[in-house]
Amino acid sequence: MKRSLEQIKYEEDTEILAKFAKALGHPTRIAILKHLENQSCCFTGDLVEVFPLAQSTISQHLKELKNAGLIQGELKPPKIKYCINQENWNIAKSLFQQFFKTM
Amino acid sequence: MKRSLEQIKYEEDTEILAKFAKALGHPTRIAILKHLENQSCCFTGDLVEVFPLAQSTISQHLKELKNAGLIQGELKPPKIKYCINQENWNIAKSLFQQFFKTM
DNA sequence: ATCACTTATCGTACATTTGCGATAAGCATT
DNA sequence: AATGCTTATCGCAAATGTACGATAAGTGAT
Repeated sequence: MKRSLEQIKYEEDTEILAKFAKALGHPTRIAILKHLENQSCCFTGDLVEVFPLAQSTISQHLKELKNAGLIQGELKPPKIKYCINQENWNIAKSLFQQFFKTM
Repeated sequence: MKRSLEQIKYEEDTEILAKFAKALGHPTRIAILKHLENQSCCFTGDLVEVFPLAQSTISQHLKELKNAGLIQGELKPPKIKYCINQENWNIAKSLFQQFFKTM
């Protein structure tokens, strides 16, 4: 990609909100989060059975959600239990609220 | 991209929410929307002066926001006035609210 | 140390996104 | 119909995203 030499620097909140939105920008990831909300937590394997996607694909989506901070994994050998990251979830929630309430 | 033969079909709300989120998934587009919120409306040219991006790039971001339904353009020759699409904005707002409130 | 189970990562292929400059398109006025 | 202004679209290049199968990595039990 041809880019401007200097990287655009937006306000902190703008960057963070965009990061969260980007993570939510795929239906599979929305569905995973909805599933996590219902079950409160679940294992990777559970998701692989719910969605018609390869295990590696699910794992990749989980990784992106984790990178965005929306979920977190807890070791429950031999499995990994994924849950919503409540702290960041609340941050995202309030950022979106703030963003939408102005209109 | 190697894809499953059959396209995954998610719930309507999931697809729509992901579409909105995807449109919001870039800091420039968040910034554009925030700007529109403040000014209530503005022209493409205004944005080109605000952001250090080429006119074609701005136009492309506006196109995506328009495709997602978040904004709409009104002809004010020789300019085009862009505003938030209030109807869809409210839909997006309630979808995000609904999505986040469950936790 | 090996095995069994689960999940992450690697390598690949193709699609999409992001950005630019250049050019086309749309509209009002002359 | 020609001009001037504004915005959209095209064509290109590079980066990123999405999906898969194959393989590695991690952990507890044998």
